[in-house]
Amino acid sequence: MTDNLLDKGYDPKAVETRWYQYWESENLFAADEFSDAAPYAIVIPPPNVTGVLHMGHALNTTLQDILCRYHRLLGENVLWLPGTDHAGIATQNVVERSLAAKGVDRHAMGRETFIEAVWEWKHKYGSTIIEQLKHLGASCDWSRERFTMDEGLSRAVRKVFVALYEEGLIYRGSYIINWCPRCRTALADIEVEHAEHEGRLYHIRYPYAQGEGGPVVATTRPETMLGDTALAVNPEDDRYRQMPADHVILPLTGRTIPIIRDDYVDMAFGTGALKITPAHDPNDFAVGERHQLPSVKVIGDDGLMTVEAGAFEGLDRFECRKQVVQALEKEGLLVKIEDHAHSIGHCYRCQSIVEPNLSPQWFVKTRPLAEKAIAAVKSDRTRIIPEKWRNDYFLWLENVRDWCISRQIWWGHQIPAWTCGDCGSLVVSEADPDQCPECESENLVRDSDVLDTWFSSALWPFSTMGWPDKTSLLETFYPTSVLVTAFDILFFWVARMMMMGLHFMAEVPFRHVYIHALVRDEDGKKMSKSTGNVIDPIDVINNYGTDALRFTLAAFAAQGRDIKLSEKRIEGYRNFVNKIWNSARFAFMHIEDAGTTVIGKNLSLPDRWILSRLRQTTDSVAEALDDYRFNEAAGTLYQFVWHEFCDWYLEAVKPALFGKTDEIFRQSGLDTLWRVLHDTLILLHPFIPFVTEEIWQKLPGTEGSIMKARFPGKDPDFPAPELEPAAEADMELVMGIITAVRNIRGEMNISPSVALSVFLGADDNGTLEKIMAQGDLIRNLARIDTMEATKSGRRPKASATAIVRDVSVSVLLEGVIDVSKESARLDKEIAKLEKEITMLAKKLENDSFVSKAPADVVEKVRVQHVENSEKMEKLKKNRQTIQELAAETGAS
RNA sequence: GGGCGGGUAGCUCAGUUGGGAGAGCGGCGGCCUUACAAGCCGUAGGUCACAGGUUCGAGCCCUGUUCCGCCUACCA
Repeated sequence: MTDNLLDKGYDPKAVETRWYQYWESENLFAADEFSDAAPYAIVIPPPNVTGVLHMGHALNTTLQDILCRYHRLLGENVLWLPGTDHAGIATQNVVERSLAAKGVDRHAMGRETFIEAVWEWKHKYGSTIIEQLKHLGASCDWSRERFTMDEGLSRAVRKVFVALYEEGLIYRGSYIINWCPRCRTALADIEVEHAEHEGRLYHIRYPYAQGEGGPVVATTRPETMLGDTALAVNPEDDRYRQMPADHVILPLTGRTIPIIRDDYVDMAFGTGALKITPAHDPNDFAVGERHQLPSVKVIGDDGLMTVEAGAFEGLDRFECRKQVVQALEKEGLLVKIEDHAHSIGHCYRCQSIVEPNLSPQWFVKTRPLAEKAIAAVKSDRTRIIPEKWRNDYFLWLENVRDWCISRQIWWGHQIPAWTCGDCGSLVVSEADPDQCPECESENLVRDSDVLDTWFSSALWPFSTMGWPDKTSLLETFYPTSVLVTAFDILFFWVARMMMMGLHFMAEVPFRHVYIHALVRDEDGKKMSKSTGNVIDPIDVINNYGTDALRFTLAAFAAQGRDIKLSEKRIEGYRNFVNKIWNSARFAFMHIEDAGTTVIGKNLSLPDRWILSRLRQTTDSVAEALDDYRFNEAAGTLYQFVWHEFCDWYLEAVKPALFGKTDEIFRQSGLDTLWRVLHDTLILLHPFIPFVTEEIWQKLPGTEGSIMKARFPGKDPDFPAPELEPAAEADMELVMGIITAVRNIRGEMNISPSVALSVFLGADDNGTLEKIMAQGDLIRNLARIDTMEATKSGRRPKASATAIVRDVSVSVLLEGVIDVSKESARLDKEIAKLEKEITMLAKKLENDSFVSKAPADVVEKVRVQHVENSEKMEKLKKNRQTIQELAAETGAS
């Protein structure tokens, strides 16, 4: 026994922090910007600095880490660039709330002091999520960590803003935008979340300015009528061709507004008459522009009615609705109220109902940028995986509208624009200007707005690498290899990075975009704190270990499908990690030195088999990872480690290791065991870095971290073993025989402690030799006392028999014969086989199958039919024997 | 309104050019066999949502129906 025995169970806690610190102290995560090795780069989707790790982060991080660790094993120069996002609105909300708890209001403290407070908060709590990523084992190059409000990134933001402004791609203007009255800021279109709402449709009569009656309009938002500046009908609408007046009186205000004709109005909806409120509806705004209508803003930025609302001034917008309806009813102008389901926009940060509002804002003219972004994906310079997301990407970019980038908050990149207090000219400049370039006045007032957070994240792939400076980091690692993210920020972030990257770097930001699933709960619901269905990854790590969590996420990460996470599955993969641990524990009871090469050695059949399987597994894992099929790679490894290596190989090699066979096989067993363990640890390492490092460090013949190892086949000292189909076939026969005996034992209720007598029969001499060569193995794993293999297939009548390929396996049922049981067992087997034979025969009798199907398919069916028929014959003979026996014993 | 994805074993899900339906968990039966009871051995269970079509052959391709989920849209 060696002194490197492992404990009986794997304890993740004791291991994880130790190795993470070791990797960091050994600088193993560091990228080399001057290396000649093939570069591999990923920029992390920067989590919000206010963020707390959730399952989405855990999945996203795990997948990136798998890729990075895999590519390091391939010998590539890997950069995984981490960082956080300043998350303007979210962060401001968080800090505001914490200040409010102390009774402080940000307006009272002023902008500068508030921003200082946010920075203070950032320094105190901003690294929470970074620390959590480290718990996950993320092998980011932390020396290059960035923050979107860093000096360097801010410089990039400013340069980009000025450049786009000068190119005419950024402009300022008064338009209808989405306004969050709670956050008191404008929002971009995609920052509004729509939700179905049970609302009402109010029918209101607008009396003609002269004459009787008046058209009836239908609206879901009666409070906005106070800001109406016209009533519109479709010019084709016969109902409104003849009217007694061309103006109506706007109820509750007494204002006279014109009746206009515009074919935007849908004759089929409601009454065909539409109220026009240019200041509070994007469509009405467009109509207003066409007809030169004035805009009357009746809802203020605070969500309260303005002075323009007359008697309703100061009311909350929802209270105002009630009172307007009451007032209309009183005046007899409310015709009817209908139920009406429609969708309402909510702020994606605070869920308040968004108010379409007229307001001066900054916009990016998106179309020209979008065209380049579309072309890059169409031409495959960037590949989106899985491909189905390409369409969403195209559809969004093709219909994209200008991007409102100004936010009326304090935390963020302040817009580098100044207005001259004297001549009124607008100055946009990278450097803070001292005086107005037009009139030389020093009376310059800076725009108080900041930029949309996504404006700075759009630059992330190159701003983090030092742009606008020409850095060696950019030189080496841009474009990055892949972006790993979830689809929910495909538009927010991915599309915008594409636009900015192409525009400013003249090259795509990433070769691949891998879009992974969203993590949901067991019922398929999105995990959220408000519904209380979150599984906290940190809890999982504490209960099951990081490796178990990571392997679970990888195993679930099938392309194009959401992940419904259940704790049961995590438990299962925790067991898998433990299984690996124990297989190593067993190995270390025998291995004392580094294994020597297994190539060209005299090896046992199980040795050759497991090495061939190892080779197959290695190839499959590499192929799956190259294609981002993480679940397949994980599944392949699980199957190989547990069911091939542990269940079969370790059991098969035990006699050799315990010295019960030729010494040569003890040696080959040790070499094979070492080699398989060695390579398997490397294959597993990207998925479960901690346990593999822990075992690796104790494996004789290894030096330093497993992170420095080479993927199997990439290390000249260890050429990959070859595939050996013949060895695999032979081993499969042996395993089949063993399983057949175990099956009989189980079906016949024979205790595992009872050793059996088994008679094997085969017609083919070669088969017979193969079986006899593996006699010890079969005896050992099937718990057989005496075993006889003959060509004649001699066997006692009182036996239970199974057929494995062309071998009959008979277990002597001495004293414990249950004839009826064996008869029933055979009946079941025969019935099953009968079905298969019938199906195969049907195919072969079908002329069009034989003539039209490919020859190899037909041949395969033919062979199967022959084999099954032979098997059937043997089974039937066995049944006859057992029935005769039943007759005899019944007679005696 | 438009678009997309899904409906496969009791549960959660795989199934990559169409060629005899799989895994994990759970169930059942048996085992403390000298790495592991977080384990070992064996076993049951499915008209692949429904209806058509293409094909020698369909879980996979086409059409329709239905249920669920998501994205998207300015019909008041």
